[in-house]
Amino acid sequence: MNINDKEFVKEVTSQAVDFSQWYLDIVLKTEMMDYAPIKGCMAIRPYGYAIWENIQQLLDRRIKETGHKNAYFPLFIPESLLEKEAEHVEGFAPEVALVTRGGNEELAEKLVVRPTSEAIICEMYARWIQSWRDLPLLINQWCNVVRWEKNTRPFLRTSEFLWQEGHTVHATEEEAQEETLKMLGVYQDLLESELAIPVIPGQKTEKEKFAGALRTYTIEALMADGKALQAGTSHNLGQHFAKVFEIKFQDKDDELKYAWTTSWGVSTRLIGALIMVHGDDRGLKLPPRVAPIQVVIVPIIGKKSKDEVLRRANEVAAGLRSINIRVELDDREGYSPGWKFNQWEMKGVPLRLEIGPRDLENKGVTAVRRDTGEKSFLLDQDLSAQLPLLLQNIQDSLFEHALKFREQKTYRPQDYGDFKEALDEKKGFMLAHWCGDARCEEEIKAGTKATIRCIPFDSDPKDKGPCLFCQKEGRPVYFARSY
RNA sequence: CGGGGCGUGGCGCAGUUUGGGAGCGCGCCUGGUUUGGGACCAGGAGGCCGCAGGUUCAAAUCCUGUCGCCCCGACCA
Repeated sequence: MNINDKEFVKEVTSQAVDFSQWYLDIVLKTEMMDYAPIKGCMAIRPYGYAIWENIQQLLDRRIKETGHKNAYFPLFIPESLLEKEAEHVEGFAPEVALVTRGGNEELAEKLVVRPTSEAIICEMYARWIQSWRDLPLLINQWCNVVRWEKNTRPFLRTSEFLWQEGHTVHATEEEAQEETLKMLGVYQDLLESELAIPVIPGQKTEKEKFAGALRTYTIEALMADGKALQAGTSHNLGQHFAKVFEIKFQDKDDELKYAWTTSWGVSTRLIGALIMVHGDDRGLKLPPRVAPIQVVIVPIIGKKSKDEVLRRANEVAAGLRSINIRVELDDREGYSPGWKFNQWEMKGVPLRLEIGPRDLENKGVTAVRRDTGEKSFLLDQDLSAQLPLLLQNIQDSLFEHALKFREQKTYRPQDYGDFKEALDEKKGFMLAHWCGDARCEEEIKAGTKATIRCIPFDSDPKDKGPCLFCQKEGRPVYFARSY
């Protein structure tokens, strides 16, 4: 039997049996999170939080490199502020948590727990901006937000979640648009080069756009069960918020003008994406760039060789640390090597090194990849040169694997019947023409539960065809059932 | 908010039909033997059976209510 076919992890439901249960088993058993005693809320445990910290670090660097600064705004938003932008309040009202009391007193004005911070931030921006010289204003904040969700799932949709939200102000529409697309590009780069998740960037339809936005852009990823996940969004807010919050500036031509704002965010949902894009029946498969532990060393301790093996294992660990590899030496006693192998595979550690008497004799270590199960023997003298390459190789092949999967799962249905059949039987993305009419979009959703994930940027302008629903001429868009 | 399911040591469950000892497996603790794909032996700790009422000589079990969680749908990062 091939090692990959053996059922090592008995506690985890198979993806094929019940994908949703598989997901829940994984997040609990790898100790990424635990349910908290509040509906829809979770405790993010150290192993899950370490992934978030890695994502934060990789993204924060990019946010700063593109000229943004971090700041922090209040958790509470006076209800009247949230209500200023009509579409915005309509979009978020059903899911806000309200604070009505402070201490022993009823509040004169109720406070919304931020579901997103446009309102409070724009309120502050109006005070800070007077001249074109104050622009662009480029700020990001890392924080938690609360949305009272009816249907929650760990990491994918929780009542409270962690994210970053960038909020920028510009003098011109063109600049705001450029910013909106630039940050979408940053997200795409983050996902593809760090999380090894290929995404489709594009624009959201009117129906799917952010409440209060002029235009919303998105990166869409495909999960292993064929459902799409919105992994990040970037909004051109036009002058909607500037007008209601009075963000005005005096331009070079002396005229007082309303500014243009944008906002963009990604959340802890990305952790859910990592799990569902790369994971398999044996557990997580973490890309080395975000894995809390990149290399785990499992010493094979025999009675006679114990001291020698442990000494060598410690040496190897120290050597890897010195070249900035995140390494863990699992020298726990009382667990057999086989048990540890399974444990660390479930936790998705990209590479395992086994060091036992045989390896000592051969002056090397045995390396086993989590993604392919491939075993190799590395000489001690080659370790510091080989391991970074091996990790990069794993990173690349995870991305390639996910990309190939997405390509195989992207169909071009001929007609509506074909579309419905493919959705049910093959799942995945359906690239089909759409006339642009919201009514067709609505009908398709009602009939199939599939939504337009995005209008992709990269489609050929000459690619025209009959709308999936009404047959009028349209352009290609991605449909899918989604999380 | 609709439909379904579940609440019994840390986890997974049996026991509830037909009321009367709170049990099993895993995990945990101690000691010993082990260690190249989830080791073994011996001893041990741990639960007012989600909560509140009620029926009864007696309730995990029957009745009423209530709370929570999970899954699937309608709405959303």
